Amino acid sequence: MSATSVGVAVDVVPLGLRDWSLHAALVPVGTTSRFAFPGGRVPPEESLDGAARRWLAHHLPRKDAFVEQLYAFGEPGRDPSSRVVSVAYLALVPRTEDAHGVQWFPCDAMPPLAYDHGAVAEKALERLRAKLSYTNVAFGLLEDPFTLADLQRTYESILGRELDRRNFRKKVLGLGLVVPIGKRRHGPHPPADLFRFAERRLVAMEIG
Amino acid sequence: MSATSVGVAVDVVPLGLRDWSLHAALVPVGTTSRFAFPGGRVPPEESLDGAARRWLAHHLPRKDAFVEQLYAFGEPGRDPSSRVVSVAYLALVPRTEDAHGVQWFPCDAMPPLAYDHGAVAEKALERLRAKLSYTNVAFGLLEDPFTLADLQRTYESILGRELDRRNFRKKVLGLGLVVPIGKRRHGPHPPADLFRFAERRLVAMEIG
DNA sequence: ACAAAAGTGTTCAAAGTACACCCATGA
DNA sequence: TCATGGGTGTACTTTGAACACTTTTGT
Repeated sequence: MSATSVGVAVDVVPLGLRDWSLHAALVPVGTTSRFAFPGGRVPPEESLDGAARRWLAHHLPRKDAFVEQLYAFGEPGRDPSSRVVSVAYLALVPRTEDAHGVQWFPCDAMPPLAYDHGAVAEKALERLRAKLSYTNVAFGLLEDPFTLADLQRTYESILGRELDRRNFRKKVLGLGLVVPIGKRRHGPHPPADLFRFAERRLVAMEIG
Repeated sequence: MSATSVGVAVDVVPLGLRDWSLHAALVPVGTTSRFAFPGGRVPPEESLDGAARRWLAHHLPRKDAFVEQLYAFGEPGRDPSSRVVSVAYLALVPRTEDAHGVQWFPCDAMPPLAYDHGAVAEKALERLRAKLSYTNVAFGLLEDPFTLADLQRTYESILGRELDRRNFRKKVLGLGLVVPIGKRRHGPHPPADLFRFAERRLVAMEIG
């Protein structure tokens, strides 16, 4: 990149649940002990969304991830020859599975991050928390089928507060966020009704 | 720009009220009869926000505009040598005043737009409508002091529906969105209390 | 039998919505 | 005096929040 131009990159923040705690996928940066989100330059023939999906797929080969643009970052650095604007993306992956050297870290205990990826992570969490409250975006974190307790734990974990079980059930059923599949899960004690999301596309709905 | 790189630009969508109807500022594009939002390349030494404010100030020299990043646009064009990613910004200007060749058009009757500025305009309106409902962002559209009728007309115009005068008053006073300045405006008939915004920085608050 | 989790309704408080009258002013 | 628009309060409805017991199952 010459000193008179600005490059474009994408960075993807892959988030997922592990043991009902939100984790982020990171890759080690060079020889340092720092980590960064997957991403890289956008070639001229590729769309931003395409580049984000490509980088996500490279590290976490899932076809069904929810991907959404977050924000364009990139203050001018000290060295003008390396000026890059990075378009950050949020990606939700239903199960936290590894591939190609990514490591999952709890979002409340992330390792030192390279570049401005601290701010990127902030933005991603903020966006996820907000969307959880007024959309059905939780479908990106949970595979069908699931119990209402699973869904509630998902919400509680990300919102950081406990929810009333009965009010939660009334809310998500009343809104039509989830629908019963007519089966039950048998586990350690009493069987629980199984559900799936009514829609697996982003839909706005006022949830608590 | 060479065929192997992607350039970065900003585009600013300046919105303001004229006769209680939302208008957008546009500049003519070259020799065509199309219009575009103000904007241009981002030099390596300038931040995105800085470039957005610079372009805004160039056309509409206000110091107090509300400016916020919207979205990064830029599908690969037909010609790879001209690939540019444009970071769009929303700008709110309290009074729709002209400068340097911009023209104001009603948002519901815009002229043909160049590039992907139709999508950019969509995004800006969507964002403004959303923020109007859960922040005090209206301060960007209205100068102090104003009457509650002024504020209500602002909301009604942008949300596209009528609001009840008494409920509106209860809401905005109860939330502390505005505070009375203790003066009244004398006009065609009975005098109206004047108000100012309690805060002129973005604050979240659940408004209807 | 007991521990652990799932299912289920009601009550109360708060917020939102609908609605009508009087008054001050300028013409 | 009249037309216009601004100011004010109440009743009703809807929504949200709090809360306890019974049932099922595996150990």
